[in-house]
Amino acid sequence: MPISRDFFARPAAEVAPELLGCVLEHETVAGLVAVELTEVEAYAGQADPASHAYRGQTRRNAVMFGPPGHAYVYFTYGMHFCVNLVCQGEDSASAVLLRAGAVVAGEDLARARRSGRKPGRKPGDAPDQVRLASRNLARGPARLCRALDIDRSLDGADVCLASSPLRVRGPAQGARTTVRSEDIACGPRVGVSRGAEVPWRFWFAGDPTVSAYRPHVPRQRKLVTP
DNA sequence: TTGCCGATCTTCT
DNA sequence: GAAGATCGGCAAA
Repeated sequence: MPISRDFFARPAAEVAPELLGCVLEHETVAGLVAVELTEVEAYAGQADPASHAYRGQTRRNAVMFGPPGHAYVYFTYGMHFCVNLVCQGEDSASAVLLRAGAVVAGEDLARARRSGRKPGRKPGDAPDQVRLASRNLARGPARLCRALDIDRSLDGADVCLASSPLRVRGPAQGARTTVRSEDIACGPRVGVSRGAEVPWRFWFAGDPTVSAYRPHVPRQRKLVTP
């Protein structure tokens, strides 16, 4: 059974730490891949300068302004997808970004997706020789989406329905029978330039699948020499 | 192991 | 026109 919608109908900063240990599943014709969430970040909608919803509703972020328990999938840096779960009530536009997880089902399929043709790689280039370590399969928000084959077609998907291809279940049986608060660490969010002071990134302390923290660094423009 | 760099496109100024 | 909730490859240390 997926998590109830009431679970998500709360402030994102409250939902986020409780999502750790929950399992995100995506079922496709190729099979099922599931990850146990190990790292998340909360975004407080229009009140949060780091949120995509800060400047109001656009076509891209429209799902954030809808009911809780739905997936907000966005495309960024010209090649990556990231997935959020909408929280609180309608129009609050708050959400939790899923940053990393440990693959608990469909590892072979996840590895095949992650080892496939990469962005920027030309057809005909040599295929990957290295076998990805299990802990790296969903280590990072864009990698998590690639391992689960999540793209904009899943934008708005209801993760509270058992019949949905994308859904969230409670903590995995046996994996972490109890999630203890002392296992959860928090700190500033990754890669945000504004709103970096609030400790709304949550992760399992010491977990190898957690992505490395990187402070925001503005990109340098390419110099064009005449 | 760390750090730079390019890829590539949507959104906002 | 510029920046961005990123990643993987490669060079240097």
